[in-house]
Amino acid sequence: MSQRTEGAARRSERAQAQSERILRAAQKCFIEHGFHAAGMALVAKTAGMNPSLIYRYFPGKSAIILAIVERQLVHARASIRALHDASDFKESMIEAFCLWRDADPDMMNAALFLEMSAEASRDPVIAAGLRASDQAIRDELAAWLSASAADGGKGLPPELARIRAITLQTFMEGLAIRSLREPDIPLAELSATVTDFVDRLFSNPGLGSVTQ
Amino acid sequence: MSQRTEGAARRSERAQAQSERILRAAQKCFIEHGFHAAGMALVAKTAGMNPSLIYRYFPGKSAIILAIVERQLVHARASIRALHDASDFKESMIEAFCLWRDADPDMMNAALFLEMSAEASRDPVIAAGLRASDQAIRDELAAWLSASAADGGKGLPPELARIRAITLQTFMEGLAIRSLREPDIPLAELSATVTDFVDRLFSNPGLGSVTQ
Amino acid sequence: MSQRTEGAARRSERAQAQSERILRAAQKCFIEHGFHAAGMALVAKTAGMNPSLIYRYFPGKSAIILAIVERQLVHARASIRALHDASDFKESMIEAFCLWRDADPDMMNAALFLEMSAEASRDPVIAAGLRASDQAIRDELAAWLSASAADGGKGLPPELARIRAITLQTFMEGLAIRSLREPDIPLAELSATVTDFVDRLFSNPGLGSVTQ
Amino acid sequence: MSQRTEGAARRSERAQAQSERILRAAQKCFIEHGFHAAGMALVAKTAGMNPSLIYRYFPGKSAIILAIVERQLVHARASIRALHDASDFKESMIEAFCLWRDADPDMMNAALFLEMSAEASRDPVIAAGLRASDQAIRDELAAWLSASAADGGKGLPPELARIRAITLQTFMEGLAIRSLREPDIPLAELSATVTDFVDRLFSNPGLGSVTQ
DNA sequence: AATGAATGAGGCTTCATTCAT
DNA sequence: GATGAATGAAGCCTCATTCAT
Repeated sequence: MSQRTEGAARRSERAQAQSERILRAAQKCFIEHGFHAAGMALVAKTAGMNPSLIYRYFPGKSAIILAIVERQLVHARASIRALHDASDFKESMIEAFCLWRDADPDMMNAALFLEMSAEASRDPVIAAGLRASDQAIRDELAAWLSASAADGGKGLPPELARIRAITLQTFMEGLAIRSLREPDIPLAELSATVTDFVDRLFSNPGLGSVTQ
Repeated sequence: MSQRTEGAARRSERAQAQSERILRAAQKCFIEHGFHAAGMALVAKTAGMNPSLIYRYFPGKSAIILAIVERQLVHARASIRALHDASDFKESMIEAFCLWRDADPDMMNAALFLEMSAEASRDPVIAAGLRASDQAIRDELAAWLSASAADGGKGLPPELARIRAITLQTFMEGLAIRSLREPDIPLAELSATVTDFVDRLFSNPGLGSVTQ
Repeated sequence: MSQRTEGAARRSERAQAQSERILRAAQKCFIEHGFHAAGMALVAKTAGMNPSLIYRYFPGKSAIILAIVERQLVHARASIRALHDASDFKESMIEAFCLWRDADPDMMNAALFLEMSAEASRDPVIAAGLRASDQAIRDELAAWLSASAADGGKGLPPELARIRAITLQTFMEGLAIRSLREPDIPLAELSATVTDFVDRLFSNPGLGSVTQ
Repeated sequence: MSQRTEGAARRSERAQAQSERILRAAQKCFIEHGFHAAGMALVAKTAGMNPSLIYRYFPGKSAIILAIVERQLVHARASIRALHDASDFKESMIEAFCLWRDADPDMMNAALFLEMSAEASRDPVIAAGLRASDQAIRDELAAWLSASAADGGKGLPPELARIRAITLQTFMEGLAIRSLREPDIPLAELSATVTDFVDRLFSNPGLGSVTQ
């Protein structure tokens, strides 16, 4: 590796580290104040750097918003994957709610998720990103649902699998809203709800009972 | 009616008409740009009036936001009521989705709904309003689910009714998000999803075990 | 008196009453908030009338300020006259301080007095008014000081009387400032100060001791 | 001095210079228009800078007003100190009057002094500042008056010294008002007044009885 | 790479005033 | 004589961004 290349690499490393610092700070601020109410000055202070410096790594605020959105999509996908990798499906969904609620400022976050979704109706770039991500998630979910039980799937016929994937997605997104509007709902009640929902969705009437 | 009284009545009429004009304009702007990104100047221009005039009818921007939020809550309640007044439950839910999506700028609106929900995690006044409304909706829903079939209800035992009310609420809110992130989803697919979901939720098998 | 004239007279009466109402309200507001910080709306509300109505009686805010200034000048002259009509000169001066301080919203008022004086350095109309009033006061004061004791005066030679009039005026105006900056000064201390001041000013060294 | 330190020092210098520029401009504007009538835009233009820039150096308008007030208090204290450091007391008081009148836009200013005093009856922060400053001035004055003649003092007994300090303060403040209301008073007349006043105040006859 | 200084557009709101009735 | 509606200018202040170093 030539010195020059090495230098470039090192610079690139640093650049990425800085970008990360900025994004983490931005995410925290956006969660706490919303995209528009959080100012660049606050983001910079949260990241422990000078506002001007941010412009070395991002062309502007909306670029940061976009990056945050993409980050969230990655998290979302990971969270879905965790869902069907889990041994206990129901518990895993309840955990998902807790994840929504407890706002690890570096993970998926419900407030951010909602604001992103609302923004999709205004910014076509964001809309496209979300749509793509949603499709990917749904495909993954459907694949899992239609896979044979031997492969860790639920053995649903493909068409139904697709439908159920939508149902699952919709319900989980609904949980995001619940986590914001009712942050102090008793976990027992929520747990009962999820259990009932999953039971009904994957039980007897012929189509393969999958509970547990 | 004395002249004075008539005058007062007319004044009141006008005041209410103006307030309405402002709220409609504000709602439009908030849908298109979000609570914080929409400025008072834009709202005024949309309402076709001078910005200062708005302050004769509202003490400030946040009062307008609050009024819009409350309006939405009223619509939400109405929409739920329509749900269980309908002869066909499934179709009614699909219509609800269309309502979410088609954004009559004077009715319930998905983007607004999401932004409200996100804002609840920051503004305690809004949070309280949403919580109260949600509780009312849920009670109404549960009452309906636990009413006897003769009374147009679903005859569920009260505990289960409550759980299912949460499920329904969550799912419908999830539909709001779907309507924003996938506004062009084929209606057939959505229809199949809702049908499946409702069938599963309200089919015979022992009424479903409320585990845990 | 013809009907017409009588009507005019009655109208004029009413007009004057309204003007008075406005001026009293304005004075109260100006004392509490200052000339510029008190708005026409507040004045109107204080007067119990509609803001627009004020413009029937005054061409604008500055006209009201001017009227208030003139009112104050009348009060000032009255207050000075009270000074040398009083049997006990010292006590009368102490009372003057209390008058400054206790802000009868319809009499002379220290805050107003200062604001007027400051305004004189900006508005030539006000400046002229104040100067004229000050001259009149001083002439009156000097006349009293140079009048023979038989006439209730102090019997000072005219030149000295003029000088002493300035001194008195200056000292009393100083009291206005003290009353604002030290509203809770012990009355005993103030009393001692005034007594000493008057004693020194009108005592032995030949020029006619006048104390008490 | 390291580069960093040097940088910091230079920055600090600049910051202070800018603050000074703002304060000088603000003082000029406040003198010319009053605290409330002078807008930030005018201050900025007078200082030759962008209005927003002011907020890098002051958190808001009232902070500037406060800074100006404190500045004036410092000047006031200096002016009093000059009074009793002077060899000729009377002349020094006359000079003080000229100082009041001639409005060096960077020194003590009568209009500002009055407006400050009036504002004290409304803003408790300003009130506290003025009271503290007045007390300090009075203590200093009293100390001087009660010091022995050998120490350059007037040798008054402490109690009387305190009373006379109030008298002097009051009279000098009265001069401030005179300087505004009668800026073109003949200096001879004023000089005679001050001379007479001082002579009377500090002439022999038994030191004056402190009645009551 | 990083900083503090600077800017101009725009944020929300209040003002004194005029208009129509 | 009196009112509520309406207006445009101006109020203070914050924002995202760029500049010079």
